Amino acid sequence: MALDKEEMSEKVLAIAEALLNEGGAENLKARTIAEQAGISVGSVYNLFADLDEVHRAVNIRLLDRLGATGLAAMADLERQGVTDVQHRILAMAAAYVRFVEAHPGSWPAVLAFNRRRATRLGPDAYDALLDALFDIVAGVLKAGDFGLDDDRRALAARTLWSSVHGIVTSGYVANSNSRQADEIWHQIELLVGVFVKGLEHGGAFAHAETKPE
Amino acid sequence: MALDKEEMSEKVLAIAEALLNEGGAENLKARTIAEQAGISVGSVYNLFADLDEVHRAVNIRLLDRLGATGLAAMADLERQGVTDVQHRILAMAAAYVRFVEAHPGSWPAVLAFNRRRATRLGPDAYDALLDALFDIVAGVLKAGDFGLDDDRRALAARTLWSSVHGIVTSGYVANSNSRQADEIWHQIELLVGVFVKGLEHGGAFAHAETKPE
DNA sequence: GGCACTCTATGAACAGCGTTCAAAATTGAT
DNA sequence: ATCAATTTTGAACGCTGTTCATAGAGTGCC
Repeated sequence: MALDKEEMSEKVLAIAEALLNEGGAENLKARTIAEQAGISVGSVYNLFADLDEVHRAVNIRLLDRLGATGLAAMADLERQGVTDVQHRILAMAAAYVRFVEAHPGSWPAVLAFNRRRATRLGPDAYDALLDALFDIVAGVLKAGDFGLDDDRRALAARTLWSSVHGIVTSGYVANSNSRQADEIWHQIELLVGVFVKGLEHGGAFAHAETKPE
Repeated sequence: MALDKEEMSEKVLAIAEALLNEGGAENLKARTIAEQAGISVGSVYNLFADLDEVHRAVNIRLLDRLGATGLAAMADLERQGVTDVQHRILAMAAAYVRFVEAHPGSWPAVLAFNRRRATRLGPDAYDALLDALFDIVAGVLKAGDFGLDDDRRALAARTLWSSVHGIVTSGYVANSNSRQADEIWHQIELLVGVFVKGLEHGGAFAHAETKPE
């Protein structure tokens, strides 16, 4: 009876996600998980090698869900017959913002963990999920007629997505809480606006001769 | 004799910065600091309330230096008579990239710490330093003739800087180490290119009717 | 049932962490 | 030299992640 090994792992991950969301990475404690799951500390280590693996598993679930909501948002627009690139990119960004807002504690934890991870290990499942996000954006850019080859369009997609990401994460560090959401959205509107306008006018090919050192 | 209270604080901060740079936030340990500074654990807590305050002080020093190097880079271009906006923004971004590369361990720590901090406290010295960085960018944008009012120009500066920041931090999470630097710089060139082109063509005022729910 | 064997669950124990604070050492004034 | 004030000290506390000998639960076989 009781729970399967897989089921218990799911339960642990659900608890872990809740803990992360409430208090960030420093709130993810082996003893708390064990207590809430009704098992012993040792059993947690039977299911996962260490807490990092738990954290990692939670993050992958989050990234997976983010990708799914992004795809769903794009599918919605498709169904409505919306083809305008700017409109679709803004919708994509909105999905991202909503997702981050819905995970106030665990999203920062994803980023911090991701940074630690990347400096130690090579590419893995993480990067695959991030690439999936890039691909969605690249797909949207393909619809716009910017005269970009595949490489350049992929670069533009990564650039755009990284920029949105930067705005969102920087925004959550900014001053007041009430004005945060507005500020973030204004920045995103501005970014997407100039980005699309810039691409339309060939800004993607305008090189300066400046190089980093 | 020996060291002044202030001098010892400086020494502790120098040690702390080195520790952070070597192993990130998790490498900042009271006992290690004490040992390397030739004092006892308790004395560290005599100089600083806790390790968070040490970390915070290190971060403020870093942000301060970053602002200084940014200003220096701008002054250099001024002396050379360079007024081209795109050129100057790229130089600013290059200064940022170099700075991050020079602080591989402590810069991520700045970001993670900053995020934790913002969710707990209100604005403080941190934000003042970040605003100083925004102001530099805003100053550069003022030189370009984009027909922006002060508010809109400030928004554009924050947007641009957050975007660069996002590219840099996302870039350091990406795949291979050798291609990282190139990828980051390509993204920055693309971003700045379309940004300037977009501003020139009034992209900053192009609104879509999409709003985040 | 009885037995042997495998696998899982357990939680006390260990090493390390940030932090505290009574006691010792140092300093400074008289 | 004496005493008060200040600073330094490091053992001790409570917490952490993690381990591993031990106890227990399941399974197949006779």
